[in-house]
Amino acid sequence: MRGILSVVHPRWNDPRASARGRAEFGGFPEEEERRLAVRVRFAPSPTGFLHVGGARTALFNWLYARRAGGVFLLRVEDTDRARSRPEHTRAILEGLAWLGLDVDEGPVFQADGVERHRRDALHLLDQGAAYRCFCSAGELAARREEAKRAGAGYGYDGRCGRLDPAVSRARADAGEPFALRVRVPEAAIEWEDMIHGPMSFPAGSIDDFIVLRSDGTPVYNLAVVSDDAEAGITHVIRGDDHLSNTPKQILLYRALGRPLPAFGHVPLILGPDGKRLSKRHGALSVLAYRDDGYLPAGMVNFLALLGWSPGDDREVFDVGGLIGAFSIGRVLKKSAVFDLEKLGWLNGRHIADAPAADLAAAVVEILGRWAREEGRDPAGSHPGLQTSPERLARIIDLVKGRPRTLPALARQVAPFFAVSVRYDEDAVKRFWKRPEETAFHLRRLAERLAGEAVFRDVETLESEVRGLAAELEVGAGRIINPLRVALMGQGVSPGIFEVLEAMGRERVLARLGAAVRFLEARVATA
RNA sequence: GCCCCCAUCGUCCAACGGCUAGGACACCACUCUUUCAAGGUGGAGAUAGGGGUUCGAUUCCCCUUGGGGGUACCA
Repeated sequence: MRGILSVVHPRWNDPRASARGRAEFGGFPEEEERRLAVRVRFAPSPTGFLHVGGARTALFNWLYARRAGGVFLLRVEDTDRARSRPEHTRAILEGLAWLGLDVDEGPVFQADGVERHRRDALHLLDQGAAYRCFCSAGELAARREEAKRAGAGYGYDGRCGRLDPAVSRARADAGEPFALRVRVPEAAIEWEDMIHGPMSFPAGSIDDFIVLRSDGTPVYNLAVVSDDAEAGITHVIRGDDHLSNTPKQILLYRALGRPLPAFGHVPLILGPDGKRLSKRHGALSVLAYRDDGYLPAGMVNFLALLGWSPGDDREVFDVGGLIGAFSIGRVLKKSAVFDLEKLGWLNGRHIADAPAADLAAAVVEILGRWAREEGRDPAGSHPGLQTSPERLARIIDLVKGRPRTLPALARQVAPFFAVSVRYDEDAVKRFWKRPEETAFHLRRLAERLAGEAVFRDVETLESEVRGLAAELEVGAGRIINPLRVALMGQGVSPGIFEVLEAMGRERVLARLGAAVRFLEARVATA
């Protein structure tokens, strides 16, 4: 598993970025020095896929690193042996890779550091910052239960901390099991959060907490601090849910004599019901969005705008633009609701902005998949799709302004290559209401268009269609809308004259013929 | 129970303590008499409540309410 993602990507190197970064880095005095060697990390546990909340945390870290020309490190927190799975690690790496969040160092695995964690815990004991606690888990649970019944909250009372050191040692030497607990000083703990500003936990609000279990395994808070210190992390940017871990970790940094990083706690992402995002809310994994046909650029743009804004009205950003505009100081304190509609809109903008060449492969893949799902030959059902890339590019450029997802794009491209189209039910109902009349119109149009040797000039095609409408004394829409259904099989398309031109004479005439036959069959059975 | 965090349109974001609280998504209407899932124009829509401080609070302070996180020999 080690080295799954050892690829080192070229560092982002915009000189402008670091020059502007100086002024916009959040405004804390020590910021100036720190930015010289920014090292941030994303530290997911491999207990599930990369969900959108984690992805955004990763993105903010990554943007911060790229903006500062720093290092983005990935650490997999796999110390929960029961729930950690290698395939989850894989999925997380895949998710990051899809989003384009290239990792500079790692992945490193937290489990590899247990010896160091243990050493650090013992060091704490030596320094007197921690003490042996002989209370068993069962006793603790019983006391907690009792306190709860009495209507009070329970915090560890520190009784083992008051043991005579000699007694403590003697009991340990006698083989009595113990955990290691940190002696929390009677003082408020404060720090300047990059996002929340001044933070303060009053003295007495934190109990003596365990750093090393009686089985010798380290507890999370210690492992994190040990790992972050070891890796030289300068800025810890993580979810809001870690806010109340921070004072404990600050204590550990101090006790261990390691330099304190800056902390920034980004708010959580909520579901549409205002509750913390969960499986009930549908797709959680970023890879599910990939599979639904969202672009990484769209997803990244959307995620970045969840809890952050550049401070002006800009909304559509490419990745480089985000790097240039990002500042941790502008990240909001309040949690944001995931809005699928806006993701769709943004993704549509990115599809419209994408070069056709970048979209082509996805279109080919999707149309091929659809063909296979229907038991057809992928190559045979869309001739030319793969063999004429210039034509495909031209078609994509023609249609890419409307769709919001890749499948929607493929659906617009399909009629230009398909041997035949299937008629969308709603479109038929709406635009082919009068089969007899429509069949007649389309037949007349086919005759007229057959007179054009080649479909080259959009204006000529337009005047043919409008000419027919005038001749038949009907509004142009009476011809155009049914024509759209005949050609596209759907009620949506680019401007119809562009469609005629792009589709070409032969295919247009064939499709008109098919539509006429379809409509006449309807008339006959009606 | 205790500790911490948070609070501007339905949603995402703006607003040195100072113009009629602005933009985007979604919604509605109109428009492009060529569709809409595209574009354009317009509309409706918010400072949670109550106290202060101030000439003046979205902005600063306090309380209430609501939401979230923590309070583990989970991460």
